[in-house]
Amino acid sequence: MKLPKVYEPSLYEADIYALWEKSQAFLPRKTGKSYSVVVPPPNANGNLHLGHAITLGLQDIAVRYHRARGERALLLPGADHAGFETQAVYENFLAKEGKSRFDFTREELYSNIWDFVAQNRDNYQGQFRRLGASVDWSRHSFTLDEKIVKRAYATFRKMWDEGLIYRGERLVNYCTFHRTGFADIEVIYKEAKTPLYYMKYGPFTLATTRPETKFGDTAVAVHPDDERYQKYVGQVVEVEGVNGPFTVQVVADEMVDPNFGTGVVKITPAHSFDDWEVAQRHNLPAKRIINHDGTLNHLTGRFEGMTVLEARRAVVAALKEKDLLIKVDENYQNRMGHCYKCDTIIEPMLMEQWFVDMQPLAKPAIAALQAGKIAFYPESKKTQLITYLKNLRDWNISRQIAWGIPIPAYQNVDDTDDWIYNADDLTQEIIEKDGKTYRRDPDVFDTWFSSSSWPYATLNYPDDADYKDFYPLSLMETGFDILFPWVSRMLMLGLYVTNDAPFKAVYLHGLILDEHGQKMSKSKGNVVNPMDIIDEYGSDALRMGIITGMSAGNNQPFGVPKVISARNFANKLWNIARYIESVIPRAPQGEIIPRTDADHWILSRLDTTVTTIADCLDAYHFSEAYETLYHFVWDDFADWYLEAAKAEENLPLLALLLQSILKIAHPFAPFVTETIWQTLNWAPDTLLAITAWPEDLPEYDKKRVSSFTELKIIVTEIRAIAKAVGIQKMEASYAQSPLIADNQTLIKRLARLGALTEVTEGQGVQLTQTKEHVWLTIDYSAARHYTDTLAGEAASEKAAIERLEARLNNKNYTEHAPKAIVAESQAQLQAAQDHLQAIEQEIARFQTS
RNA sequence: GGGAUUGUAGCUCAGCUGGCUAGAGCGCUUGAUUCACAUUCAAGAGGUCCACGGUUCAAGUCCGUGCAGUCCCACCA
Repeated sequence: MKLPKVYEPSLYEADIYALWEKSQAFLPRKTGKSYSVVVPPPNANGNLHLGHAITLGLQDIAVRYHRARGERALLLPGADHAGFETQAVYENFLAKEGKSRFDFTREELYSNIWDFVAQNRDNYQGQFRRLGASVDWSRHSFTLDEKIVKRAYATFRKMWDEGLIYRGERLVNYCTFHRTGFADIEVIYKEAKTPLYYMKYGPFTLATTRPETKFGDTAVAVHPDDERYQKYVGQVVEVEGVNGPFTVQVVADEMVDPNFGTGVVKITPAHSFDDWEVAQRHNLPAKRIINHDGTLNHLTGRFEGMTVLEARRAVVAALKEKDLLIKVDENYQNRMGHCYKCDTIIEPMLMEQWFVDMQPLAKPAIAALQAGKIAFYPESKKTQLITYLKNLRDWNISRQIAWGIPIPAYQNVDDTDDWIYNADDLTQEIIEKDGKTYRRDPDVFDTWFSSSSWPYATLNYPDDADYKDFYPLSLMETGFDILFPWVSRMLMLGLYVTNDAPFKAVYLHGLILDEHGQKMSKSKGNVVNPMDIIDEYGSDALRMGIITGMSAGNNQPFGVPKVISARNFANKLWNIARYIESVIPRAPQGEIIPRTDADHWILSRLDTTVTTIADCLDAYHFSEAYETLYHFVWDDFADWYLEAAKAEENLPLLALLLQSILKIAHPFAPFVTETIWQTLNWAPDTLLAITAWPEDLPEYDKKRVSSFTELKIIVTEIRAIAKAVGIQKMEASYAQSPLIADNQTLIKRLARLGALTEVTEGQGVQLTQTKEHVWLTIDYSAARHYTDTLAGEAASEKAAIERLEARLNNKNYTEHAPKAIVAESQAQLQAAQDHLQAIEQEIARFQTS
């Protein structure tokens, strides 16, 4: 036998993937309807986690299914340079060597990180393969590939020309550790207790959490309707400070909550988002007092050089000394922004950056969503996306890091307001144009700016055949956590650049939690590495285990028991093939026609299963599709059909059934099914991966399907009675039953009967679940347990009959409900009555004997 | 403050457009080792579908309210 007893995935998976690759199985067909998916690019420097496993798993199921349907299916792989993310990793690496990024020029740093990433590049590609992703490697893209960079520049240019890009001095979320600005969406807000200091401030007392910023104050604000302070509004007041007296203007602004603190707020426009807004409204100057490294500058006098926190302590001490500190509220809860990478408190910093005017981009996106142009799984995420887009503010796309795509803009050294677009030779730091000297913007794009064009940039927009063939994408599958940062931007830029929404459907999976529903994190030590799971249980088991009981948008705990169950299922497929191989050693021959009742029944079940799985996958109900497959293969085929077929074999049909099972199981368990296909080698030099979905299955006879259903009922009841009375190898008899007469061998085998004989009048216990006349030879004293069971069944049937009668006596029901439903109820009532009658007869027989 | 979402067996979850006598995996009980598989087979136990109200012939499924939880967004010093 070619197939060993237990399926050992690690012995086959690598070879099978290599075979697919060598055979170019994943190149799209030249013809057929297009089905295209682009993989959300993982960080080129990192390892894949379970989130990637689910994305690749779901996409691969969809793509393999559509490939089998004869479509021109493409799964395009790629990787992300992941600008700031990767640079942060590299900085940690440098720190271990006692170095910092500030020891290098931008060019050196870029080239070092390039090498650093290149070293790890095989990593994720190997992991794609281990996950069985049927990607077309010839179309692999990296976010720093020339075509992606050029696309980012072209988009920037278009926005520049159309006035959507502007350079502005604005408050920016700034991390003083990483020394770069962030988009709003990259900031993590956390609740924390921060002391609220009440201090004397000229004629006022005011409350602040940030006394150290008072050197940057240019005003003090009160609510316009606050009678306490009316007389000061519009005046300039003198304030005694720790560095001596200074003056500020008093302004009235709605922003102030008269009930908070003392109803007076000091205004520091350069270091607070609220204050900046106030300053804009009242035309107040902004005074920067914090350096990019997080220390205070020369405007703070003796506090210069201190970090913000050091300065806070020092200023508070100084205030105390000068008797300016009134009190401190230690219980104040405050929300503060943190760097999502290093947790440093985000410092609002006044900086010149490139911004994208978002509302002109958001509006078409909202319209497309509202018009229902994109299907969302789950649907509710669409509503959330619309809400997000409606409130979207301008996007800061400048990052002060080296690892990224340089912004193609140059500034006139003599006129800071004169910027020109130039993407021709960005290696030049200085260029001359029209007799003027320009210096390159040292910043790079936010990674999301370039990755937003991923769907069409990877397909070589605008002229390439790929773009024409595969855009828009059929499906975008990713985690719901990047709905806002990525999906929203792909949608907006896709519409802006190509005039077409970039995908037809968006499927969002939830977070993968640990077995106890806890978030996975390095600090908790509960992170599961998908590669470890593959090592232990196999790639197919990981894939099927992860989609078991999964639904779109909901978080899901990762459970090893589900993986084990899936591993067992893979083994089941293996052993089904092993058995069939033992009866069909070589390529099968002969006419495929159903002969037995079991043959007709299994063909009917296969027909339903193939259709159900297709419907589920068309609707992206992955979990339901898998469950349908699982129960068909295990319950129907292995437990019933194979056992029945042992009584009477139909080898050509058996072979067809195995082949059909391998085909429909392949998207869910690509490795084990292909391994079986190759090992059996019934169709030499073919790949299951590019073999067609089952079609044109043999016809079956519905009457004979019902016959087998009846046989199943009989067998099951005999087994149950045998169990209830604790007797094995019982003897049975039957009367006036062609069905049983024709299937004696089968029944004896499946019900494990010692004998089955035809009689005119039977003795012992009569079956109640079937209309066929069947008796089990048991003396009544041995069957006492069984009478209890019957009594219980009688009670539940009576209840069912009452319920059904009540329903059918209700005229509203019979008149309003669809006829088919009413007919069904009537049939159910009839069946219940028949069954009850049979049970009662049996009970009566026990009582009289 | 605004928005979304969850509450179904001991555990983790399915249940799409209302027809359910409510399912799965794991766990649990009982029995089976001869011929594909103990990563197995057979038979079972286990649920007022969070609560209350409404719509409907019919509600786990739709609507409202409440209770409990989760997430996202938002400028309170």
